[in-house]
This record gives sequence, structure tokens and C-alpha cells, in this order.
Amino acid sequence: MFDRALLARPSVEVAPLLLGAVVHGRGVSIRITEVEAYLGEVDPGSHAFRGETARNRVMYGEPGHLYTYFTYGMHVCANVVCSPTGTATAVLLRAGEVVDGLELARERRTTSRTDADLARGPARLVVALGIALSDNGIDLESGDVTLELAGERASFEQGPRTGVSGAGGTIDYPWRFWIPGDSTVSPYKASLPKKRPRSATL
DNA sequence: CGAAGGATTTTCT
DNA sequence: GAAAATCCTTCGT
Repeated sequence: MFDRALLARPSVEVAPLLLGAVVHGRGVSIRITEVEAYLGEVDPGSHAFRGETARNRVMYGEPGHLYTYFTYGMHVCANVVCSPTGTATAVLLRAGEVVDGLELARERRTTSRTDADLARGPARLVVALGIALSDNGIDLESGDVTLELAGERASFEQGPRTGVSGAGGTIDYPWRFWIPGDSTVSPYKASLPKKRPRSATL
């Protein structure tokens, strides 16, 4: 089932609905167990906090599309665009369980020692599904990557987001959602204090 | 099992 | 110029 009207709501409302949903990538399917909501211009942790830029443009587009971005010099993460066109909210896919294409997922994620690690973490999940940065903006209803919403809402818990620096990572923004007790949910980690770059003084 | 540090490049100020 | 919605390896208990 794919229901774009359901996704045309703020990401905080959509996030719990994505738990238990299945993302079909290129030969691999993953059942989502952990997500985070980003609320556009009212959210200091969101890429859209300071308005539209070349990078975050698809967040402002039609809901139900994929928003991919490059980060930390080497990783790609994937979001489901939410809220109506013109409003920029999205849900980051943080972790999931491989339910189909296990062999292929293992080939793509050679560093995983266990199957639970194949898609435990946003950049890992992207690799397992065969998603690339160039998949930015594809339609999750008909593209190479598709989203199948769950029939029923899974039970869930919520808390502060992981790895988000600044105010957006505090308890004031408890927009991380997960399925309790699932082995593919990543452990909570607060963002590290900034590393001191090498400078003239020490 | 937990903590710590390094890798590496796009993006925006 | 500096930060960034992360991952992996290594070291310690």
C-alpha cells in the first residue's frame, strides 16, 4: 500500500506510521524499525532550518519522494519527504531489518558481522538497499526504490534524536521513533563534542 | 560490552 | 573555513 495523502502530513505524524513499513530497494527489502522526524524551518536540526537551498530542494517538493544527502565526507542517508509541496519536513530512515534479498545485502555490506548489522544505521541501510546519492528526488510510488506502508501502526517508543548537534539534539526535540525491543534498532548516542581542529594555538 | 578517535568531502556562512 | 542527521577499528574492562 502506498498512500501519498498520508505522507502529506508533518513528519512527526508520519514517522510512527513508517515503523513496520517495508522499503524495496534494488533487490533488497527492509522493514523499517527506527526513524527520526525533521521539521523543516522550525527545527534547528533540520537541513531546511535556514530555508531552501540547492541541497534541500526536494524536501520542499511533493511528499512521497526520496531525499538523499551526502554527509561526513563519505556517507549517504535517505529520507521520506513529508508534508505538502512547499513545506519541508522529512523522515530519516535510521534502521531496519532485511526481510528479502539477504544474500545481496550481505554482499553490499561486507563489514557487517551479523545480519542485524546489515541495516542498523542510516548510512548502512542506504548501502544495503543499493541507494545512491543520485537517487535524490525519486518517487517512492513508482521509482527504483519504493515504499510499502504497513497495514497497521506498529507499537512504538520515542525519545531524543541521535547524533544531532546543537539544540536540535536535545530532549526538546524527541523526534526519534523506534519499535521497542527490536535487535536492529541502533543504541542511543548523543552527538560528540566538536573535535578541536588543528590551529595555530594549542 | 563500552569508549574513543580517525576518515574524508560536500555544503553553507 | 568549519561543521556535518556516520561508520569502523582499536583498545580497555
